[in-house]
Amino acid sequence: MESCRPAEADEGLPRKKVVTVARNAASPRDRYRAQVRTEIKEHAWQQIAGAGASALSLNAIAKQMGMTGPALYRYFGSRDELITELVTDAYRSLADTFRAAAADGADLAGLAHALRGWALADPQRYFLIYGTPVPGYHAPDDVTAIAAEIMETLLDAAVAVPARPAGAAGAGEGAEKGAHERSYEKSFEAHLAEHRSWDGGHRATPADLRRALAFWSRLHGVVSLELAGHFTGMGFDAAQFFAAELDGLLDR
Amino acid sequence: MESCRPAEADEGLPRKKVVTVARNAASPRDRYRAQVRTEIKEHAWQQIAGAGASALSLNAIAKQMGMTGPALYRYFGSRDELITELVTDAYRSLADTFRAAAADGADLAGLAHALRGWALADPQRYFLIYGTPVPGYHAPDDVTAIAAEIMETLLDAAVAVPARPAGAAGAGEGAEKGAHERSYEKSFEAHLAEHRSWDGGHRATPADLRRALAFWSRLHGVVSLELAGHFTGMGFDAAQFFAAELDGLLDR
DNA sequence: TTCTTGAGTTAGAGGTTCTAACTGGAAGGT
DNA sequence: ACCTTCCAGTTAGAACCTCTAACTCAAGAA
Repeated sequence: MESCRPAEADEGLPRKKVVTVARNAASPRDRYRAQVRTEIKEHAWQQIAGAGASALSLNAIAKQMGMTGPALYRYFGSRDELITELVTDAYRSLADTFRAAAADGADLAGLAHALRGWALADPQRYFLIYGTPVPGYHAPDDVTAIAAEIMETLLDAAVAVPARPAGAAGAGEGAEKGAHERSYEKSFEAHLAEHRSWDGGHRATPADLRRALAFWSRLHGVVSLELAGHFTGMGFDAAQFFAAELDGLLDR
Repeated sequence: MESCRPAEADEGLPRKKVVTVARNAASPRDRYRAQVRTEIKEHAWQQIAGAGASALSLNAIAKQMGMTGPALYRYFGSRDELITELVTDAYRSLADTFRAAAADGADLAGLAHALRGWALADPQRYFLIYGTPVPGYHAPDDVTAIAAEIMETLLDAAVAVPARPAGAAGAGEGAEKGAHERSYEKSFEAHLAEHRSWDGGHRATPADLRRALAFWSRLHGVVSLELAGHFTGMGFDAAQFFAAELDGLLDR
């Protein structure tokens, strides 16, 4: 992702022969081609998991696959294009796990654990999305669409849970009323109410929007610090910190 | 930071002649050497700010300074060693701004704004510390010491503020009492009480520790997402989101 | 069967980090 | 004042990298 061109993302060279026999989706060559492409990506993921995305080498991948470097340029126009596709796949994977969790009836807590599990399964894949950005790089519309899809699942889960879990943990006495007021929340919600063009006309209330954003950023805070190893020197269990932050998020 | 050796961090080659005239700290050569070193680092920061740390090129720096590539190896043993030193400087810079803010009487909110200001001033510097980690890399004792120093100022500010700001925002009715209970906080604080070997015997209570950690991770969540541009598509003001998260952090 | 397509090859340009050997001037010791 | 040692910066080159151009040659299509 060094040179940062838009990266087209429409796989290597072959282009002209789009229509030959019209139908017939899988010619043997196409199948071979698709298989090699996925094999390249598998090796790429393996390399990324081992040494990070910046250390990804097309030459090394080619060598592992028993061919020479330039051969890969039949399948990906450049190193950046390959990485861009891996980024898109990472987004797709996260969106799918979110969707699957939601389909299984997961609430916000369920999504949270799905997120952490997904992140821990392959830290470098998480950082491919949420790690250090390349200054000039602008993600293709492809990934912004998937990012919106992820946000949508999050918003769905946010509206599903009652704004305050009915009486809450403390229960009983006093309860409701202004219950702590929280004017700053109201303030930011008012701001959100005026700047919610991005939510695709979702039925979420401004309070839901705020909670979804808080959910996202707080969990990202815990998870990214954990994955980056910033807690390793300290003796506590990151999972318990995560659980505490999550509970704090749901308790309101 | 590709190859990930410990990186020694004791500048280039010259080593034997440590004691010549015993005193006399600044020989003209030493001063020249120090000046060139800082000049190299200045160009490095400039490059990092422009294209990220992964795009940092010793050759390019040398060319900018009017010399050939290998000359820089008189000053830094390797590209990794230079980057490691930049990372250390970044930590040092953050620790200093924190210390300065605290010396100016800044409370937790003050530290929060100091952090965000520092991050916005040079996003890539922030990511040099909190961005994508290199898998095999282990930070030298140097930076872990500075990280501990940062945590210490944070803990100082955490103990300075009363556990609950006296009556809180809502004020008056009901107030205190179990005030929402928050058993999950207690739970994690109990865990922290048993795993606080890392805090250097700080006088902070487990509740202070928990709040310092929450402060750190939540603000990192907001700031890193903002710096990485994950909010750009959405129309809201990141500063207001930051303020809301900060207020939520202080209101308890 | 012939023709065309394209996967993979080698050659090479230009980039990188980094090592080795050399040069020349400045600093230090006598 | 001379001599010696040190060292900043040089060139040469090895070993990597991405990526282009031209060429094979086998497999699929006609």
